[in-house]
Parts: sequence; C-alpha cells; structure tokens
Amino acid sequence: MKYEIQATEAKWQDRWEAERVFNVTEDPTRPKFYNVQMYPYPSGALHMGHLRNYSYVDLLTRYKRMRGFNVLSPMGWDSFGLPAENAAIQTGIHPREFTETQIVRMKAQLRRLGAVYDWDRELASHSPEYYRWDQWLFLELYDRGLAYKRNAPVNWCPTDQTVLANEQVVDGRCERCDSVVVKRDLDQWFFKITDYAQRLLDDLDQLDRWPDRVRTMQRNWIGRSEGCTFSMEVAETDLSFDVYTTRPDTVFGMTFAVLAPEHPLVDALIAGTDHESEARAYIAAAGALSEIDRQAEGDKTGVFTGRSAINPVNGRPVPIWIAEYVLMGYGTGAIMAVPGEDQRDWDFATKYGLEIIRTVQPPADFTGEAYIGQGSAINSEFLNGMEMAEAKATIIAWFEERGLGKGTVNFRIRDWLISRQRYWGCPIPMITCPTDGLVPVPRADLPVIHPDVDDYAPGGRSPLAAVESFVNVECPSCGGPATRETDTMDTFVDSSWYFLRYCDASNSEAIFDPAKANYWMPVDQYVGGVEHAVLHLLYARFITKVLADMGMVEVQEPFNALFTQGMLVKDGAKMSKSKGNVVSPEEYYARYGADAIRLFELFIGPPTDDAVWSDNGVEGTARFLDRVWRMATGQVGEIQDRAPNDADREVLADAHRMVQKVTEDIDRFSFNTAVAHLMTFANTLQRALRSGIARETHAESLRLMLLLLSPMSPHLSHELWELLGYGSMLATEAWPGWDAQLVARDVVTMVVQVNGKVRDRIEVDAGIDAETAEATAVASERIREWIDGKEIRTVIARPPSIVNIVVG
RNA sequence: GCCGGAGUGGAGAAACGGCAGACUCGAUGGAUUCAAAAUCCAUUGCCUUCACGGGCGUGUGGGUUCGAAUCCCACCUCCGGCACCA
Repeated sequence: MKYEIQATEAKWQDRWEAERVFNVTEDPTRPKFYNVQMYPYPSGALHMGHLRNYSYVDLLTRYKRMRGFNVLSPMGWDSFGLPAENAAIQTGIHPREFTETQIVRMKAQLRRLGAVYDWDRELASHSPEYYRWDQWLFLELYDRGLAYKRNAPVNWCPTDQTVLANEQVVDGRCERCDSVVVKRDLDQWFFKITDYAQRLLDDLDQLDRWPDRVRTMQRNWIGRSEGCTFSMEVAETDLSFDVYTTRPDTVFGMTFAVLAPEHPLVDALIAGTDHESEARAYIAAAGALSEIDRQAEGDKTGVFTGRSAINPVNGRPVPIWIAEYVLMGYGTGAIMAVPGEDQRDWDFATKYGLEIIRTVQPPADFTGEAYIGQGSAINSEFLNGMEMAEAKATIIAWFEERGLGKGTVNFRIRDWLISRQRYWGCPIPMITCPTDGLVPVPRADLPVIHPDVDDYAPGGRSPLAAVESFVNVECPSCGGPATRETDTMDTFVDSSWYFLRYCDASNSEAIFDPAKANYWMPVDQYVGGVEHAVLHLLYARFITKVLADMGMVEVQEPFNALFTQGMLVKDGAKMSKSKGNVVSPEEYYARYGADAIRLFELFIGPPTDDAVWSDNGVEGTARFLDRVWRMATGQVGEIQDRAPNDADREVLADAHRMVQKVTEDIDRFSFNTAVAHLMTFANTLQRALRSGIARETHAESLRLMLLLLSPMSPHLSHELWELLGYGSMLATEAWPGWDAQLVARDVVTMVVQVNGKVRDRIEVDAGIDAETAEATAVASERIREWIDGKEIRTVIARPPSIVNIVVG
C-alpha cells in the first residue's frame, strides 16, 4: 500500500478544521498554554525560511495540547505598512485590496503546511474593528499625558518620505530602505516611553526565559547612567547653563566646557564676541552635515565662543567651546570637559592646545592618554585621596548642600515617535481647533476611518491631508471649524498589543475583556525573530505596562518566555525575497509533502542558530517518513504471531528510551536531536523487523513512534494512527510516558582507561560497585598489558561507566 | 573601542567534566534489477599497520583535573548588538 501524500494531507487539514480541534475557550480547570508567533506582515508568499518558524510553533501547539494544556495558538496579520502602499503607488490597486488578497494567499499556505490555529481569533491590524482600539489606546495615553505633540528635530527618511522612530534608524540609515536619514524639525506625536524607562529596565531581570542577548540589547538601548547635573555661570554675563556628567568626582580637572552646536544658549553666548562670525560659520557647517557624518568618529572639531564659565567648585574660569561631539539630544547638551579622565576631551584638548589636569592617580605603569580606571583622587582639594565611588558621593552631596546641582539619572532611550506621513496606517484620532487647540476625537466617534485617496505617493505630508472632506471637521468641543490630524501611526503601535486582543478578538465594546486577558496572559511562549529585540519587544512591554497601570490586565510583562529562532541561510545570505535566494515550498509539497518539509525544518540544526538550506535534506526526511509508513503497513521484514522474546523486549526498552529522549529534547527546544532519536529508533525497529518481531512489540513500537512524531509530521502520523486502529484523532491523545524500569539497562559497557586513554571496554552489571569495577578492570587481559610491571598510583572508579587506572 | 555569541569530519550537526563525531546529507563499494528508479548491506576524521593494534585529533597557546570539545587565562578568526551617550 502506497502513502498518498496529497490526498492524505488534505484530508487531515480538513478534519482538524472541520472538527475545530484547535479552537479553544477559557477553561479554569486546565493549565493554559498561550503560544504566539510574532504576527506576520502579509507579504504573500511564504518561503522555506518562514516555514521553519511555523514548524516550531505548530510543534509546540500540538505537543502542549497532548501534554494536557489548554493551548491557545492564534494567528493574525500585521497588515498596515509600507509594502502594500508602495504596491498601490506602482499598480494603482488599493492597499486594502492588495493586503486582503495576500492574507487569503498566506492563510492557504499555512493550511497547506498543516499549521493549526484558533482561526476564530484571527485579526488584522488594517481592519477598522482592530485599529479602532489603536485609536482608543492613543486617547488613553493622551489622557494620561503619555501621548504628546511637540516640535522636535526628528529622523526623516527622504525615500519613504516619512519620519522614523530612533529604533528604526540603523547606523544613520532607514532600517527599511537603507537611505541616509536626515534631521528635520517637525511637529510630531510621541509616546512617553521614557516615563517607563526605569521599569522597563528593572523588569528585564524577571525575564529569565528570554535570551540574554535580547535582554542585553534592551538594557543597552535604555542606557541608564547615574551622574550629576550642575549649573555653570558664564563669566561677565548673567547667563548660565546646566551640564551633566557621570564623573562629578573629576570636576576639579575641568579645563573647558563644551556646548552642542544646537544648544539654545549658543546664540546669546557668542553675540558680540570677537569669535562670533567664526562660531556662526561653524554652527552652520555642523547643521548642514548628515547624521552619519555628524556621528562619524574622527577628528573632533570645535570653535571657541570667546566666553568663559565658572567652575563652581573652585571659582576657576574655563573657556567655553562649541563642538559637534557634544549631542543636544543627550543629557543637557552641554558638558564639563575633563581631558585627564575622558579620551574624547583629551583628543579635543590636545588638538586645540587646552590644559590637561589629572584628577585620578593612574597606576605607575600607565602609558595611555586619558585615564578612566579606578584610582585615588588628586589635584582635587577636599576630594584628594578618595576612591572614585566615595569622591562621587562626596561631591554630589557638596553640590546638593549648596543648591548648585544634584545627583541625576539619565537614560539614552528617547520618547517613541509614532507619527508617520503615510497613508496605509492607523489615523491618529486628534483634531486641531483654532479656539480649543488639540481636541481628542470623542471615543463614541471611533474609529476614525481613513478615506480612499487617488494618490498614495508620499509628498512630505500624509496623503490624507489632501482629502478635504476628511480634514475639515467640526470641533467636538466648540462646534467651530477645525482640522483633523492627518498623520498615521507607526505600525509598531498596532503590534504592541495584538497579543492581548487575541484573548478576546471579537469584542466590539472594549479593546478586550480583562477577565479573558487575565486568563490567557502572559504569553507562555513567544516566538519570533531577533530583529525585533529593541523595536516591537520593547514597545509591547511598554504598552502592556500602561494597560496594567490602567487596570486592564494584571501582568506587568507580556511575554514569559521568548524564543528567537535563527535564520535560514542560502548562498551565504539570509533567505529573503530582496536577496533573491528564496526557496519556495511548492515543488517540495508536490514531491515530498508538508510532513517531510516540517521534519527537515526541525532537523536542520539547533533552532536558535542560523541554518544552511540544503536541497536534498528534505529528501532525507521524506525517506524516513516513507520508511515509517512501510514498517507500519507490513512492507518491511516479518511481523510474527508469537509471544515477545528477549530481543523484542529490548526493542520495547529502546522504544521507551526514545520516548524519554524525545520528550526531554522537546522540553529543552532541542528539536533537531528529538528528530534524531526518532530516526535512531526507526533504525532499531527496522533491524528487528528484518529478523522477525512479535506482533505485540511491533504494535506498541509504532504506537509510541506515532505519538512522538505527531507534533512534527502530523499528517502521516494521524493517517497511520487511524489506519492501525489506535483511534480516530491523534491530536487529542495524551503524550506517552516512559517506564523507568524498562529504560534502565541491566548490563552496560564499562570503559577502562589507563592514564586517561581508553584501553578496554567490558560488559558489566549495571549495579556494579566501585570495588568490583576496579577489580574487573585490573583483571582484564588487555589492561594487564598496559599496567604490568608498572606501579598503580591511583584508580578512579565511577561505576558503572568508567574506571581510570593511573600508573607511573 | 565596548558588550554578547560562536569556532568539532567533505556538509548540517551530536556529546550531565567520563568511549569525540549520535542522527542526516554527500561520497565510495556491493546486493537486487534486462536496465534504471526505489530499497537494502558495508565503508566513510587524519596518519600508520597484511592484520590485531598503535599514534594524532574539537581555532591557537597555556592552566586546573585521574580525566577537558565542555571549566579558567591569554590570543586568533567569524557573527550579532551598541558606539563622540559625557
């Protein structure tokens, strides 16, 4: 009997769906398992790289189900965004039509893989039923002062014609299109994620089932530093400015001060000095540079202002410079320069002939320039002799006593810029009234639906701004003429709460029912790419904390365990459409079926590592599955109607060993070795069949194999399960346990080493004691050859596995 | 520069501090076949030996240990993140 791949796979896909096997509701009597994959952008065609992730998630859904969990595995679509809009610009097809076509295609592809979800909870961020709650969330943040509009220098991508969040700028370039990002001053909406910086940092400690790498990346991104802010007066004026430093202990070593070129005080500072025209030229030149050039580490440039500032600790005047190595966006945009203990200040001082005073004693053998290590304070009056920590505390207290400054904490993270000047996103629900200023759209008027437009092309402002019927509205407050906000939201807003919406996806009265969210949350296993380490994963944590503060959900952290899968690599590059190296599954479905593809995706290597695609790997797993089919249907060897003998009992023991290993390997996410153990047992079973196996042993072996194989290659497993009469729906069976007595071995191979080198292997009783093990080892013929005539210094016995004889 | 992670056969990879290379691909030889496909068997880290066996071997150099791919130190290479953040 031949295995009919296409018909069988279709049959089981139909049955899982028709019998609603994976549709779930809250059930307090069972432990829940909330299994989520980062919802995909509906790009249309899935390639082998994508299928790797779907195979992992589907394995977990099926496995946890069999382990007795109430498993929720939903699916949805991150369906706002640039690709659909760019396609619309090119083809004229409405982004909605384009997107919905792609969603239909992708659903069909997931179904073809045999991936199962609770489709009742399907959501798409472009649907008004979904983005209505984006808008609601925005208004809640606005009411809490967590959403605000401000004019600020922002990152502008000249190609995509929109602003970007800091997190979307990579090495000065747009993460999407790689264009060099420029700064523009624009009125933009921000979410105040900086209010949550400390909590986002602190709670990383409890995420012990996240990869360290991701936690470290978030820590770096949040970038907490402790230091001191104090004020400096400008000599011969009544001006003053604040500086921030993490090294207040070195304040006596300040030999100059530096302002960022954009510092608001600069203009007043240089006005009327001899250096005014030179300084203005410098500022203009700095302003014209791109961010990349600005941030390029190289020769530091700067210009003297002609003014001096007074060092508050000793009244000493120091020259004030303007230099672009000081950034307006961090701290106060002004620094005290201590060249003795800061390499950047050292470089600058050396270049411009400024004084250098060491205030920390370097070790005698120190040969570098600025010294940033530990040491005693010198040249620092009352701080002299103190170590760094003590000196810091002392000087901060000194500042605070006199009201001149205070200990402060700074974060590198900036507020989240969420405005986008693009069409295919969620409209921001705000109205600007000449009388009342910014007025929120009343919640009863949500959703603000974005109208169809003729021209999607970005032109520096949102395409929505061209639609007068959309823009012009009555002010909800005074009824007078007013205008709508025409920017749309960053799509990362959509994705920062979708996992909560899955819990109650069809609720038309609220964003979700807290009771339902509290049943399912937190997500027990979150699966996705590491590229979102500081984007989506940080935003989602932030929004969850906001919703927790609102009392909507109890958890402070949305994702209990995070799994970041490796990429699939082909021809030395990540498999992706843009690289042109994708392998489509269609041909493989036709030849080998979904089960073989899934099994290969699991087997290809450790899930967290990148894996290299190989064309004939699927052939290997297909061969394995075919062998399982033939062994199950009596096409291999001989199944004998007799009582099990010793050989059969050993086969059964191996089957139980397989159950143990596969279970343990799945639990530690070692899917590649789990598959390997199934293959090993298949080899064992095949040998047994060839020499004749008892029917009972054969049946039990197959039963266990099919249970273990079913989360990996579900179609063939289900078909055989039904065919062999074990039941009608394998997916709802319980995961097998193993018999510890059967797994344990009576006789084991003991290795005997002489001086650490293996010299013999002896079959011994598994319960052998150390004394007997040693005696057995020494008595061995082969061992005698190595130890005779030599002095036995010591013998290490670790029965029953090893004995090491050390001879001199 | 700073912070992570990783270097094991021809390839993907295994290996609680205890037999390095499980499992799969590939390759070679063989069985079956009129022939092929499919299937099955055997071999497959390097050197040496007719053979039994022996020697070497997990990026490099040290160290700890009876024993190290695994732990420690230094270095090299690759990958990822951050980077003029005061």
